[in-house]
Amino acid sequence: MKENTKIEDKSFRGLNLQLKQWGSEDPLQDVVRKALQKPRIFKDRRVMRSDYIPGNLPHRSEHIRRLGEILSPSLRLSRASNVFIYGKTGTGKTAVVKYVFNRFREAAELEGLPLQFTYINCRIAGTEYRVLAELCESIGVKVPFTGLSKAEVFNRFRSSLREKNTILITCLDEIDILVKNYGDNLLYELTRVNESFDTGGLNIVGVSNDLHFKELLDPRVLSSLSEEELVFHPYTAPELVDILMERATIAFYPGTVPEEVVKLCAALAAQEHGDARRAIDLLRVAAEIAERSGAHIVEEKHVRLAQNMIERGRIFEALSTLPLHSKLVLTTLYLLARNDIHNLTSGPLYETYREICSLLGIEPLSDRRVSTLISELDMLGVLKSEVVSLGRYGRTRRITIMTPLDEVQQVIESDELLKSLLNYKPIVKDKYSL
DNA sequence: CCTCCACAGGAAGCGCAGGAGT
DNA sequence: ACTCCTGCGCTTCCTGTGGAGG
Repeated sequence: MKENTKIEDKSFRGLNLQLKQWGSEDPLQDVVRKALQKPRIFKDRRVMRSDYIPGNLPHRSEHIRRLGEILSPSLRLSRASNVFIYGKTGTGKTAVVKYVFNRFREAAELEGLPLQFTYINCRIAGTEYRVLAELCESIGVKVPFTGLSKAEVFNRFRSSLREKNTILITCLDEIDILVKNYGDNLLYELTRVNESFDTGGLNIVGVSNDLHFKELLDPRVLSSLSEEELVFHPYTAPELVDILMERATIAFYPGTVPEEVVKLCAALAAQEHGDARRAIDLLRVAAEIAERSGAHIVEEKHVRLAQNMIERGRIFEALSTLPLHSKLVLTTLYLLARNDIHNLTSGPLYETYREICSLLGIEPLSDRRVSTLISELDMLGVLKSEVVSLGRYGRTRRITIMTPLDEVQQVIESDELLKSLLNYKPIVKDKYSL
């Protein structure tokens, strides 16, 4: 026994033997070798990530200054105005707010001021309750995940804010989503928190992607929430070039990313309403593709590939994370479309959906529920549904799949359960032709 | 002009999960 | 142990409706 292990040990230690053992058939050899190689393009990958906050925000210094001015009374411990910030995605709203918060936080710590800053994304928080819970946690109040009434959480928040006698400056990002789903009650209550305070209190920086969001607000909420307003316009292509250049010089080795590649990324992103995040993603993915293929320089073709990949990746990601029954509806739609059944109305869709469910041994949802799922898929842009009247033949929705079929197929193939449906041919009773 | 189809989509409410307070 | 809370996914019930065909 002992001798045996010794021999094995030896053979493992022997470098030549080991190499022979794996030989050229080692499937990971190439991957390992490449991964161990010094990166030729990326110097600092973090800089190209979406959560990175640069030390310098090109073309936003005016916004930074304005926001700083508006919030500056807080540094003298008097309450600043609430601010409302509008602008489309990727226009630098979040970056500016976080940047200003960071600088103010440093200043407050240095001076020992009772100032606190918190950033809450309402879309990620999801519900009024969780927004409140995060507010509580930001001032060190532990709140259970569920179980308390909203009023109770709110009271805890208010009383401990008073107790601690601090000023809490909070950024509510994507605030429009909260209001669309739950109304403006929470905002109303939050704007009134200060009424019972002598010192300290709550300061709100509301951020919205939706420019028409204001119309949803009660005038009282609107007036106290948007004492000040900031509008972020989309970046132009030259501005995007500056932003990309700034990051590229930190993120990449010199000479690996030519200027025309940066310009291409900027131009492509500028076409889609000047979204800086997309421009940065595009450049990052292009560089990753270039590096993986062993190139020393990022080229235009890498950008084109990256654009394609990002687009496909987004669709795949969106579709493959759908809940089961939404996927079933999508699969139904796919199977019908593949068998040349277009101009589909809800009736036959419900019917085929139920058939598919019984094939898989799944209890189908009610038509009413499926109707809501269809609306959700419509909002996601996966399909288009349009209410039409067919006179004598009733009122229904005409449903068209908008996602390319091969991409839907990929999603179905990647799903263990749905995969088995790919060979199924649905039969639709042609009660009357459309 | 009236009827009536085949649904759309609003409202209400149910059961469950996951918790708090008493 | 019991009551109460909210969010979530869902069903049931219901009212509303544009326009082809009678």
